Order: sequence, then structure tokens, then C-alpha cells
Amino acid sequence: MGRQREFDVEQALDAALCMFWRKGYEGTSYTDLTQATGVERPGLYSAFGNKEALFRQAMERYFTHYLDYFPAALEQPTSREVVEEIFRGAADLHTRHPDRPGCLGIHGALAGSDDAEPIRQALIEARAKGEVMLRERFERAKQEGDLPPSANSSVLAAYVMTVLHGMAVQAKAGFSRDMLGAITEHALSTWPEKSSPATGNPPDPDGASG
Amino acid sequence: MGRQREFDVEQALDAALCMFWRKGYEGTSYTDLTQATGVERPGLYSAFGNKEALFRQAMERYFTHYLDYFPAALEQPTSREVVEEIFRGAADLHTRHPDRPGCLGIHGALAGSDDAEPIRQALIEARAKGEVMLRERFERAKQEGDLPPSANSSVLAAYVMTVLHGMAVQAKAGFSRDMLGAITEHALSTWPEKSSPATGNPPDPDGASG
DNA sequence: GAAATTTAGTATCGATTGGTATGAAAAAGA
DNA sequence: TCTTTTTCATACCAATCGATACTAAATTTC
Repeated sequence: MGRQREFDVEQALDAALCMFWRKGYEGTSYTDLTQATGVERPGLYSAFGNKEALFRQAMERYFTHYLDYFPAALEQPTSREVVEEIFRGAADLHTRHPDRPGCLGIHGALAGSDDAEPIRQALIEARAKGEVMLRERFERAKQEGDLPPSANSSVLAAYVMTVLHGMAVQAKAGFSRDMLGAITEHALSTWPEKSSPATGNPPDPDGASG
Repeated sequence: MGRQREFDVEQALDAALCMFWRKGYEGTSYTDLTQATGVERPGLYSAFGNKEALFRQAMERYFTHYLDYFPAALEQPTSREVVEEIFRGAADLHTRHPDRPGCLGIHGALAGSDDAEPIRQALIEARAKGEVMLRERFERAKQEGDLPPSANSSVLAAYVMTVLHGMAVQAKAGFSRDMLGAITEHALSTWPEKSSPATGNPPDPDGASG
């Protein structure tokens, strides 16, 4: 019944997502959105609701279509491989699209007017969720003897997230994939091993703590 | 000659700086600025020029009045102490002012409309300058035998900056001073020692690389 | 004290913001 | 074919954006 849509909703959402990715929530105007999607303003409103609703749907799509490496990485056998995989995925994602380097979750809305506060909170919550997933994965690693009992899962998770956020900022500044790779390599250079606590002490030559 | 100013320029600049710190460049409107400074719009224009010029002066003041710990830290005797001091200074700065957590240099303008591109570039350049200072300091450390010859000064500097940027994002999300401290502690656990190359290998028991 | 000069503050500028009303066009059902 | 329903697209809304004329007040110079 009625006239059928002339544009593909998924495709329009992805175009909007890319615009938000590049210019952030408030930095993206409806002029940008209509130009990127090829859909006139009322079309976007009828399909997605207002700007905030559109961004939230773009955010959702970003998680499922671009940050899918994150939950996948959690299934790696060891915590170190988990983090390696996440770092690799992030370095790839942040540099794979030269027109929109970095991460939507970070520069979608770091600072801005008070109107953007709900979006800011939504992104903070989403990042916090990722951090919780990491922490729980590290807790499991401790139980499995993969991480030493002295390891602080909360701190390790926060540390990994911090490096990820920093990478996003650096990527936005034009850092290359190789440089991000080198940074993450160093960031991982002393990941706590079975036999080496997280205190930075030299490894136990006996290696008899598992 | 002529009427004298009724407001203190330095004080107004600092108020504007705090607003930019909180809401970013584009997120801060002249309504915000006049309210924060107590100076009407034309007064700000006559004293500082347009919005971009005002932000640049605020940026300059931010560097000299808030990021002064950075050049000071470079004078620490060892590279590790340099980084420790920088991390401590950043963790303090990012949480000392609850009304404006994080760092102006990061969320001043990460993403935004095309109009903000000059500001974005200015902040990128400023951060790059800091990174160069770090790299040169680490080069000196290598010459002094403080860092092993295998250490990659560029990567180390980029790594430190990455952690700093990530801390700024986390602080904006509400992380506590203690949490940031714990993160930096872990971030430093990987720091290459005189006798331990940056590859994460166990330390050389001979320790004869100076 | 008068002229000259600078600032303060109101009121406003054109442009752009997010968001809609409205009518033409198109597809489905009768 | 005619009616109904939905979409498309122009045109427009009030509000806000950064930026300025302009007038009154204040201070210095002559």
C-alpha cells in the first residue's frame, strides 16, 4: 500500500554513519546528511526520526558492522591474543577509510554544546560496555591461569581502552597504520605473563606460578 | 587616551579558555562566552578578534598555564622519570577541575564541521610539537645510556602521547584520578630499562649496555 | 571645558541550524 | 479508473550561529 521508498534505508544509514564518523554528531548538519545520503530532509526524518535518533541508529550500525572485531577477539584463547587482536582490529579500522580516520565512538561527541549531552552519554556507556567485556574476559583469563592472580583486571581493561582511545585520536591526526601497529606492539610488550606479575618486575626464571 | 577597559583581559581569556575546555571550539557559542566572561560580544571581538583568534589565544594560555608541567618534566634525569612526571601531571590536570575534565588539546576539536578545520590542524600541530619534544628527549636518553640503543624514540614518544590522549578521553568520561594513576602505572611497566631492550625480552643479566 | 578617542551595550545583520507543513507524484487496492 | 495511502521535494518555520552598526558613556588630550 502506498508509494514505495526510492532509497535503500540501510545504504542511507551507512552514508549518514560515515558523515557522523567524519564530522561528529554536532559537526554534521542535515545539509551534510542529505548530500551524503541523497535523501531529502523529510525523507530522513520519516525513515529515522530526528537527528539524535538517526545518530543512535548509526551508532548501532557502527558497532555491528565496524566494531565486530571486538567481540570476536574476546574468543581468542589467551588474554594477550585477545588484546593483540583488538589492537590489530582497531589499527585497521582507524586507518582503513582515509576519508574518516579514527573512531566514531571517540570523536562522535567528545565535547560539544549541552544539546549533545545525551549522545555523549550514550557513547560513554557504549565504551564502558566494551571495557566491562574486556574486564570479564581478563577475569576468566585469571581463572584459567592465563593471567597471574596479581593481575588487576579492571586496570588492564581500562589500560587497553585508554590505548584504543589514544589510537583513535592519533589516527584522526593522520598517523599511519604502521605507526599505530608499532605503538600497540610496545603497549603489549610487557603484557603480564603466567610467570610474570603486572608490576613490571623481571620475569621469574623458574616460571612456576601456573 | 580614551575610555579604559572595565574588564581584565587575562581573566576574560581564562574564562573563555575554560568554556572551550568544556565544550570544545564549535560547541562553545558566543552566548556561552559572554556569560562566562561577563563581557558582551563586541567587547570580546575588540579585545581578542573573532572566535578563531580567541580560541588560539586561549590555546596559547592553556599551554603556558596548564601544560607547563610538560616542558618541566623533560628536565627529569631519566626518561622514565620524565614520563612518570608527564603522566602524573596529565592525570592531575585531567581531574583537577571537575567542571572541565580532560584536555583542551584533545576535545577542543577532534571532529566537527569543516569550518573548524584550521583549529583542528592547530591542535594537531601543537600535539605533534609535544611529541617531537619527547622524541628528542628520548634520543638524548639513548645517548646518555639511559635508554637502550634498541629503543625506538619515535615509537616511545608516540606511545606516550597515545596514552595521554586516551587518558584525556577517559577523564572526560568521568574516570577518577586514582584510576588514571593506575593506568599510567601499568603503561609504564613496559618502559625499557638500561639493561632491557624495548622488545619485551627478559632483561640482560650482564646489564652492560651503557 | 571642549574636542577627540575608546569602550559598553543594545539591537541587529545575513546565514545556518534542526525540524515541518504542504502539495505533487507514485504505487496499491477496489 | 478511482480512491487511498505513502513518499518525494519544495518551501518554509522559529531559533541560533558568528559577527557588526550604532549610540551612549567614560576617559584623555588640548
